[in-house]
Amino acid sequence: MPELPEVETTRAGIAPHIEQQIVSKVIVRNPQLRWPVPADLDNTLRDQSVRSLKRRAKYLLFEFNTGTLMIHLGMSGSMRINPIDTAIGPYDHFELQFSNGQCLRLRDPRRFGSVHFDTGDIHRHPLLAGLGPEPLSDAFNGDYLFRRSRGRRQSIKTFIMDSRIVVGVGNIYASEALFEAGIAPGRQAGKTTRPRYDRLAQAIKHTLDKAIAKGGTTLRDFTSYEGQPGYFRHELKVYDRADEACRICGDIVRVRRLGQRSTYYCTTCQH
DNA sequence: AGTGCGGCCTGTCCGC
DNA sequence: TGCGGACAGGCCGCAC
Repeated sequence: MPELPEVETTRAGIAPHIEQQIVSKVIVRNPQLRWPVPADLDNTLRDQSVRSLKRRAKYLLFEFNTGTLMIHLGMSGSMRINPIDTAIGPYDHFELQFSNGQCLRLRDPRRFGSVHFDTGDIHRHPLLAGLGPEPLSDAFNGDYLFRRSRGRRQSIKTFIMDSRIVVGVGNIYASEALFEAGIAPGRQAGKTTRPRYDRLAQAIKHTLDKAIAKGGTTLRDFTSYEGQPGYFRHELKVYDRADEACRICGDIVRVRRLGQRSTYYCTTCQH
């Protein structure tokens, strides 16, 4: 489910509800997520206040005085703020309860998400240490993509979806950004020119910015912290539009598999 | 070293 | 109506 815009929408939505709030209880209903949820989180976090909620890549980082709680939403995860007595759903695996009577719940049907706690420098965590730059940062630009792509034979779409190259570009926004940049997704990354990478870097930033402004993309079940869907779905130019008319040229939107992922594109608008 | 693939899970949809 | 298979917004870990 969530790509960077959905995670950022989640972060911005829940941050005001939990920052400076004091944890009164931690409940792990099902510890079997992608990795086992740490067993002693209630002891670790009880009576601690959330200093801030940040994001790195698609990880949410809850900063406490004693360490960082790190949560990934996987494919189907979402978070909600509710009163503590709100009915529990079958996929509500994890929650933080706060002394103000509210709680933060992680719902994740497929359980590809994960919950971690680390007392050290979180950016040195094994899952974060090797990640590429944030796509919305100045470190990410056409020059960077051009340099990193030299010698690579893979398609440009799988290249920009590699989190060691750049984080946060998932299957929806990879297709959308390549469309906006006018670049065919199957083009070889290592043979793509510098001007094309300039366009692509800008298109990635622009696409992600627009999606964040719309609250992300809801295809099936993504909802914000208050249960609202994201409205960027209506802005999608190619993703999930196979056999429909290209919004620019009217040609038919195609779909193919690249790196085991459905890839949508227009052969007239993209080369 | 770069690349491709299997697998982790559950739900949904489609064709037979 | 039931059932098998494909597919779904992610991504680690392992082969080659």
